[in-house]
Amino acid sequence: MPVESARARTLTHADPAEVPLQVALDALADPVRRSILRDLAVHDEWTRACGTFDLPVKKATASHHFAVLRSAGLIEQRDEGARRLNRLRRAEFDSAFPGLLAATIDRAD
Amino acid sequence: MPVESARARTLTHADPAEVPLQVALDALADPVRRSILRDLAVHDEWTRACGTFDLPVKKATASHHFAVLRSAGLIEQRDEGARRLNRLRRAEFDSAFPGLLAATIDRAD
DNA sequence: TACGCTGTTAGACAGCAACCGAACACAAGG
DNA sequence: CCTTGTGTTCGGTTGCTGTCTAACAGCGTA
Repeated sequence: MPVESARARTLTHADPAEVPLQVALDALADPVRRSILRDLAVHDEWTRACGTFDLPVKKATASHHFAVLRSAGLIEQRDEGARRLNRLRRAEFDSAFPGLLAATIDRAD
Repeated sequence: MPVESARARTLTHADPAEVPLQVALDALADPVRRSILRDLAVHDEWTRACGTFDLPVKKATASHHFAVLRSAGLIEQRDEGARRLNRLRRAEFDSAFPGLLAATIDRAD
């Protein structure tokens, strides 16, 4: 059976259906986070590791943003070796907040 | 011709089409402001003065929130005597940010 | 075991936005 | 003119969040 790595064990994901609207909006109201989401939206799932995003902040700050997106139910993360791959939870999030994601990222800032 | 009152002359409205997404999201990300918008959404236009909203903040703060909504292109205001009446700019805002308003206020927090 | 790479955590700091009381501005009506 | 009602502006406080550096933790590999 697949053995869960030590890092993966501390990775907690929020269920989009349980996320308060306030949390979702706060997550979407930051330009760096929207940039991450747009990036994920145009690439295949599980192809982008955290470090591969071109962001205007240091990696500690980026790590913080990924954590916010995770606890808002917007992304899912999975470890592959030392890298942490990302996936946009489009269907799940859409089902909890119909139209919100599209209205937010299908558009320039 | 209709003479504009002294107060009305200082009332500036933002064109929703010119509003940056960041400004729109910041405006929608506050619970007090969403409460105002939901209230406007279920009442006839120009029927609600600022003071008629049941808000958990003092009037100075409420005044601030109305100003934010105005500069985000979400509401229009018009003076009627000493009172300032409000209208939700649903069509204009929807045209600039399709689906965003509905996704935000057609739902409990 | 040692190294390099990726990402997280801890601690500190700065800026901003929500909030309030007080003072002010304007309108309506006695 | 004075009073009352409505809303705005000003100054100040406070709490939160985005940011950074530094240190740390896992993972893969030589």
